[in-house]
Amino acid sequence: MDYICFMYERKILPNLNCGLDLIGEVLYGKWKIRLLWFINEGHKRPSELQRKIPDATRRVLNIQLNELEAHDLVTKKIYPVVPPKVEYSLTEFGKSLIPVLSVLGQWGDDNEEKLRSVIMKRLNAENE
Amino acid sequence: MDYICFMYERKILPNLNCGLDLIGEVLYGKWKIRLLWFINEGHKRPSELQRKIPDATRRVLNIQLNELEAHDLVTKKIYPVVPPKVEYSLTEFGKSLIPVLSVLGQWGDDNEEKLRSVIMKRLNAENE
DNA sequence: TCGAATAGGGTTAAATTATTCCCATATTGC
DNA sequence: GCAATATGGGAATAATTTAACCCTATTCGA
Repeated sequence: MDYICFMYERKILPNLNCGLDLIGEVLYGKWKIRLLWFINEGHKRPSELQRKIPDATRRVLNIQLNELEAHDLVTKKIYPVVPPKVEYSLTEFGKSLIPVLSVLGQWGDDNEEKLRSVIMKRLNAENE
Repeated sequence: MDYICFMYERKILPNLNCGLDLIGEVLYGKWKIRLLWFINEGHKRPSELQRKIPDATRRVLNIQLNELEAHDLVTKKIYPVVPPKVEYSLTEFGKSLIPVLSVLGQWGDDNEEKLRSVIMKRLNAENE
């Protein structure tokens, strides 16, 4: 049966030519890097993550957590208790990504002023 | 006058809380990392870049190059000749990003097999 | 004179991602 | 019994990003 269960079926396949494409594919997603970061910091439960990232809806966080899990960057442990308790952890694969994210974040921190400036300038230009 | 000239006016403002958000904002765009990479490698002219990235249309490349320029990561030099000649170069700011992209790409290369595997697995799951 | 090469913008359509709202479960405390 | 807690999925819609297609301009070479 070809019932897609409302999961989106991609029509354009991703490019996977080089390392940069590959890492882009698993990190592309508005909240993924933050999720990995906060999980690494020890905020493992969905409700905690939600509190750390209040701008995202619970729904998107779930979806992106599912993707991270499908890409084997995090594992999900469900405790059979009520009310339910769930904990995400980084896999070894996920952990190996943390130093990379550190480098990214460091460059962002080092250039914070400049970045804010150019981003705001462009935003204002867009909206006139 | 509030004529938007068909540039999209954002309704949801980006998050700019930390370094990771900031760098994400300037690198978010399907072809931007590749553009920076190839420009750094010396492929400066739009037609060269187009040949290096045949999957993107000329249009998107132009748009993303404009954004990179607006974010002061690249500069554009127009030679007053016919047929027109244009060259993009990294700014100092753009150059400072290259080591960061190297780290990303390196991780991607180091984990190529694994990444291909998890990405393909997920794609297949999506499309059933 | 026609076609290729070079560069780039306007407009619309499609694809993708994110938001919103609603529903369901089961226990604890009031 | 009812609200709160904790987790998560379905469906529809909004927002955003990319793709597709068309048009402009000039010069060189066949």
